Amino acid sequence: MNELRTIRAKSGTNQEGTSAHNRRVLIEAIRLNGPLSRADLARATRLTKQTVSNLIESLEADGLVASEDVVRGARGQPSTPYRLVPEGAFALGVQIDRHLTRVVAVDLLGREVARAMANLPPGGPAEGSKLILRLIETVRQDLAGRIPESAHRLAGLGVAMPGPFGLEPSDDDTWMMAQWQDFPLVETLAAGTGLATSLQNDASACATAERMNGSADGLDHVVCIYFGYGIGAGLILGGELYTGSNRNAGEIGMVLFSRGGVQSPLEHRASLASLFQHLGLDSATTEAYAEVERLTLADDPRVLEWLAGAAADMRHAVHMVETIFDPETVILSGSAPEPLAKRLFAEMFPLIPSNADRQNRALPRLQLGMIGPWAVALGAAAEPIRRAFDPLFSAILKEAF
Amino acid sequence: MNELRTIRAKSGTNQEGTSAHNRRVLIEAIRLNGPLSRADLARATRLTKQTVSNLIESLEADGLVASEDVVRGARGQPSTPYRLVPEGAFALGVQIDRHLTRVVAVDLLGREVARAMANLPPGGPAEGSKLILRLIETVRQDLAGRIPESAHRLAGLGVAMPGPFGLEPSDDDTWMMAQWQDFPLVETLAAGTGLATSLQNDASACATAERMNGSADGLDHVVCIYFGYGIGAGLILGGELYTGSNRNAGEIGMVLFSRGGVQSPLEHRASLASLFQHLGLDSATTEAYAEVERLTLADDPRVLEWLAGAAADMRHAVHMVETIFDPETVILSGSAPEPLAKRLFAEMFPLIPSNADRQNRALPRLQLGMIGPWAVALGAAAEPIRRAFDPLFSAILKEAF
DNA sequence: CTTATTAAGTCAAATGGCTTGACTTAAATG
DNA sequence: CATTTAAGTCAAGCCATTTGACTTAATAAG
Repeated sequence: MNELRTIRAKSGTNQEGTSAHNRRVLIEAIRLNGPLSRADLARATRLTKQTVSNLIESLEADGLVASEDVVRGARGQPSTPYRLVPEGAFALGVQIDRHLTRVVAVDLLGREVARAMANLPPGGPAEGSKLILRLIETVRQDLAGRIPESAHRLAGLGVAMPGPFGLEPSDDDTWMMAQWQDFPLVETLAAGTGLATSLQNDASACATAERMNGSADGLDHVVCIYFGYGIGAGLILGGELYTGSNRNAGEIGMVLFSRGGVQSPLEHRASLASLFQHLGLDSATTEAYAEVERLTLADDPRVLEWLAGAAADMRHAVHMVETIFDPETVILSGSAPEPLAKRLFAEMFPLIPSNADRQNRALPRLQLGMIGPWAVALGAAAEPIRRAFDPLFSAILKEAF
Repeated sequence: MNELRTIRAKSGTNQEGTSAHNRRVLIEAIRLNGPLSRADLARATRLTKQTVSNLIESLEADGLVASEDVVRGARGQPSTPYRLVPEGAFALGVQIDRHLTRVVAVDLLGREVARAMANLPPGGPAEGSKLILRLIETVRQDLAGRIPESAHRLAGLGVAMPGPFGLEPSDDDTWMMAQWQDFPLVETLAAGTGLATSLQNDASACATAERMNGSADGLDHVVCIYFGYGIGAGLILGGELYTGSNRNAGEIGMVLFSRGGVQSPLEHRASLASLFQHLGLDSATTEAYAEVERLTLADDPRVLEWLAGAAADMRHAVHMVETIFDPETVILSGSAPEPLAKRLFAEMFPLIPSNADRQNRALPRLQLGMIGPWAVALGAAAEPIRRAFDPLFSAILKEAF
């Protein structure tokens, strides 16, 4: 029956799914807690000692974990802690920004192992993707030169670029990114590298970076506000990155805010782009970036003026995401010059009272995250690692055909 | 080692988890698609025919599914479709509102089987919870009278009330709900009924109802705007209800909106409470509710005035949640008088252009959902069903001690 | 110094849910 | 009436986890 009708259903699972999940749970537990013995792991995951032993043995054979020195000092047989082996897996990440691109390689711990960067050439994505493929090759060879076995351990390629995705270009798009939206980027890079390739927006990548190595380590409910050329939010909800039905979740830059009776998207008032415009700088050249840093450190009055306004809007943005997401904490991160980011962060206090004001908070309402130009590329690279080694619902399911 | 240190880790799983997941996947597939044969189920879930046969056999033995008439008409052996048995499971739901409480029993399909309602007595939650327990008993006996075996098939008790939860009461709280917040409601009702009891806010319950029997059937990314005495949003993200780190996610009523240079929470301008105030009605009595319905049908100018303003704010709210969540659709639901809700819905068009404007949309950007006074209670009752029978990540994990 | 206690980790058999491939059943097609 | 197609069963096998007894090795107690 129903030969042509598509039946909506989730996928089932089997013992492979069980085992895959348990392996991921062990890896995540070690990542979050540091070296753990098999007995520790068994208690923490509610698996039996024997199961943990079996899994650790296979993880060790795969080069993902290694034993450390035996720990004595308590009653009973001394325990053997296991740690993650950073060289157990690698992944590549690409950030595509308005005028430049960055490529990094990271290890299993999400730490940078190699990097490359270049300005995007004229000629749009057709030319740009060729350059990116060359950069990827450079990074790959750099990586292989230092760690020969890494070639067999590449988990994939993560790509991050500004969103939103899949929309008709608006006249508002001053960034010349529209042409990249139509280009079959994932397919081109996957074909050119032979790696499993995924795409996300820069704010999501930033959140992934924060979760891997930053302020969101081990947290399950985090909003990471990405402050860069534009502004967006990376969402970690229920322990997983949330990207919405079309990868456009978290685009808070396009939410309409009011200030002084004027309504406009947040991005027009709180973003590097808005600051460049306020200062009359040519947008998003590396010189403009350096100039902003200089002016900030010099307490330039135009910067201060902008800061006061942007901080006011950012306070509202924090209030909004706290109210809507009820996160454990909000992180201000991004790729702004660090002095500017710190200044903006400081100006945002006191925060607007919100639902997040509760006694017994474990974490501050707002924290400063990894700020710096490489945050997005690092997050992009961390994505394949996360997808391959974090416990995810999708990971237990049987694969699509 | 680490005797006292708590180790953060997710729980592992085993074959029981596998089986539990697969059973849930089958149940959900039949709920979403209608009766399906074993062969259909095997294809849709990627399980083997044999596994599906085994699971269907056990589901049939548990009284959750039943075979229908054999279907002929195609080549090959005729297939035997299986449907859900509504009497396979029941659950109870309680809505606690400002001045009244509703209790319903629903079946496996989330359909109402019994109901009761009463005004909350003076004396706060101590007295109120006694009344609620009596109402629950009434509904339970009503249910047992009609379907004797239902007593053994109660999946649990879901409770819904206005949020936010766990905050210090503000002077803004005109609803006398604060005392309910401090009261150990879940514990009291669980002890009084012997049922597994859970608590959520009314907007979440409304979203659950929409997913079970309304406009969100089978969708994985939905924002359900609950318009009632207050206003909130129920969030279905990635196929699961999202409630945040403290069950306060989706409280869009507390987001600050600007209109005419004045900034105030959305709830103060778009909610039944705001309309009652605008009309000078005593808040939230049943008479006020009927009066609003009458005035709406009479095109009372004060109602029209309120509608114009509320619709403007609601348009912004829709724009905001679309931008932030990137849902498949937004649903306007709630417990307002139906004529008012329909009027408000109509006034919200045209919507503000947003990221959600894309060609090839499968669904409208905004839909009207189940509107009516029983929506929240039905959603509250559907929650235990959902938790027991929907495929959830948490369902595969080993239980906590 | 000896024994008791505690705890980590292994061994080997058992359990149980899914898989496999051959088989049966039963209808439509030509 | 033989062929084709498809649903569904049967029985053996696979494999990850479980179980309980056992080994190892440390500290604590007397």
